Amino acid sequence: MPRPTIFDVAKVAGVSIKTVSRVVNHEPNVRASTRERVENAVAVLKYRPDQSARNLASHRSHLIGLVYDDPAAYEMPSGGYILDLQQGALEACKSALSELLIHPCDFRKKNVSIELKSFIEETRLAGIILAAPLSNMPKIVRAIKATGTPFVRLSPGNGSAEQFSVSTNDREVCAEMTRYLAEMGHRRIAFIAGNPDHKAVANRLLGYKDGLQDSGLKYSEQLVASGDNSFGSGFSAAEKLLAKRPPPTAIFAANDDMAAGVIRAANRLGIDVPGQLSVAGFDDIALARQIDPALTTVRQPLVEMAQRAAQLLSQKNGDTKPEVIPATIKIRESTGPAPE
Amino acid sequence: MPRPTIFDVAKVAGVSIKTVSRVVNHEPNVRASTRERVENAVAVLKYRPDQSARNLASHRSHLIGLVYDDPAAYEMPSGGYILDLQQGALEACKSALSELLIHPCDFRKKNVSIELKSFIEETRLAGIILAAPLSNMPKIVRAIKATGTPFVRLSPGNGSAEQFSVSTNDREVCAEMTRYLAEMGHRRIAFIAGNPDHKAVANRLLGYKDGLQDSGLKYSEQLVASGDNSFGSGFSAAEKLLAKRPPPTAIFAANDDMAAGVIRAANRLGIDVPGQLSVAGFDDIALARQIDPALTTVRQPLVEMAQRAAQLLSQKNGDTKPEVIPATIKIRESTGPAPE
DNA sequence: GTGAAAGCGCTAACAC
DNA sequence: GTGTTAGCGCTTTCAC
Repeated sequence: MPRPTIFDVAKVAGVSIKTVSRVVNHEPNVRASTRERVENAVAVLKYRPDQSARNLASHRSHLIGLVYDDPAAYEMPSGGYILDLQQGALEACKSALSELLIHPCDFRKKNVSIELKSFIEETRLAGIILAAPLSNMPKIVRAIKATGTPFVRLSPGNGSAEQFSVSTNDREVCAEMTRYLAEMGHRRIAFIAGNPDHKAVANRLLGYKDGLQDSGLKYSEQLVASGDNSFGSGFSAAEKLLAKRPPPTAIFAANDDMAAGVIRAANRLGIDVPGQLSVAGFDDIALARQIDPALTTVRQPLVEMAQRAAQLLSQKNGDTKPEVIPATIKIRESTGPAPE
Repeated sequence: MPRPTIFDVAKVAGVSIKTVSRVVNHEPNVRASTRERVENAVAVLKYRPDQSARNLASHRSHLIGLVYDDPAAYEMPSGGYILDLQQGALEACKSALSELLIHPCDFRKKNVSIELKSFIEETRLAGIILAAPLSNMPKIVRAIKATGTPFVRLSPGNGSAEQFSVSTNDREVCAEMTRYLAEMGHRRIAFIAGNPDHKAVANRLLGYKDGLQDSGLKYSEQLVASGDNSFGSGFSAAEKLLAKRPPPTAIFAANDDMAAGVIRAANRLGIDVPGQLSVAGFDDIALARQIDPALTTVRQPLVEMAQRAAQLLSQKNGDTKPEVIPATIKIRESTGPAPE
């Protein structure tokens, strides 16, 4: 037997299909008793509206798109980040009875904007969650805006009131981590900056500088190296930093992958962590607890951020005030008092 | 201006909408010159068929569902596995002009089957890629089969000719790794078995036994511990194994997460890897190269497997012979000659 | 509050 | 090879 349609429900409930439609879509102007009759019929027939028909008639789908920088474009992608985003988005989608379409895309390609536009239009996406660093790229944001599809930017670097955004307090929490390191007696605290395309990550460098200042420490370019968020780049940056004389006694990396690279480099050089060198990261991905010593890091609330983003998408009211979900510091084994 | 429809293209090309439909869907029976005219019109108008209309008329979507065990149900999920699956599936989807819907689900929940069924029917999935261990669970497989939607099982443990499946040679490659360890002089080679719900992972234990036999080594239950595929379980299993007298000189874990746990445990006990203990894993996720020492492991071709699965879905002919994509051994730093 | 009718933009079945 | 016609199962518009 084929799946029941709205006509079957209407017949069983003794109403018109329009009334069924109203009930199913939670529209007003239906008498309570009528609503109940329809709901009964729906339950009896196990009716579930056909999404395709719905989409076609209403010119929109119940599909949410999660658009992010393609990890396959990198050598050793740290999956945790994306998995957390997916988890958060999925949780919110479940409540909203919508489904999640994932769409990694490589912003280095020339025709990303066109490709993105046709993806959005063909699938008639109901909304888009745009992850960093794509969320801070004007070209990408413009392309999405042009489609007229509602979207939320994740960690856009600088929140604008023009559209929805959800971020964490990158700068403030990095200042806090830096102060923590300073309080442990460290005076030569180095920083490994991340991917320059990624504005929110750039804010972490600013936070490091703030923390230095708060602690009465002088900022020195000598103590800042740059990476691209990858494990390998963290390793190389650490090698450079640790070759300085005197070397830093603490290294704060702008993400966990790079921090893991630092720990690897220290191991290679026979430098004890945290005895001779403290290492801190950012993100709190699974890796942070799987390396040895376990990483002191900033727990970024990615799941909550993505979940909130998906919720904003279904909100009809247009209060686009940027939202911030604070990160917290997780002290583990890779940091300790500065050596004598 | 609204998006062009099939009628607009037909008008510009001077043909009927049916012909446009034929060209767009790569159907036969269109004269080359006609096809070209239509293709031109499509290009000029930037026409892209509306998926919802297509889905409604054809009773199927161009959506592929990737269904896998929900990592959020675990403490420290190793994301790499799922990300690789997604990458492979996405690559194949791109060529097939379809989109990927991700659907993690927790098989421990009572109503998974019902939930899965309505997901499939509501979205009118064109096909499903079912990852392990869900792919070896009769309840789940039955529920999907009941919907009549084409599906491919990934690593079902034992391929059946009844439906498509793509696997790797878990057993054979594990025998190979075991022989490699034996060739390095190891005589007490321990094994950490994985999640018992996961049949393909169980095959790895069989391979270990094969390898032992091939090398003239006796199998002993004393040298087998069991874990649940997680880092923590690998750590505990290693503690138990290393407390034996005499302890094993090599530990082969059924996946990388557990192998990472072994390395952590060895570090804690002051046991040098690979000097005193060789450690091998399975999967070759990013973590394998980020821990110290870098892990000798089996590279499972997850991307290729998922890609192939997605391809099989669009194949109309019904040759459901189980396919196997072989895994390979990656020697890194965590294994070496047995100590004297 | 409720219903009738007219599409949404395609594909399917069959005619030519 | 190509076109005609009739839906697919809903939402929308507007009448009552």
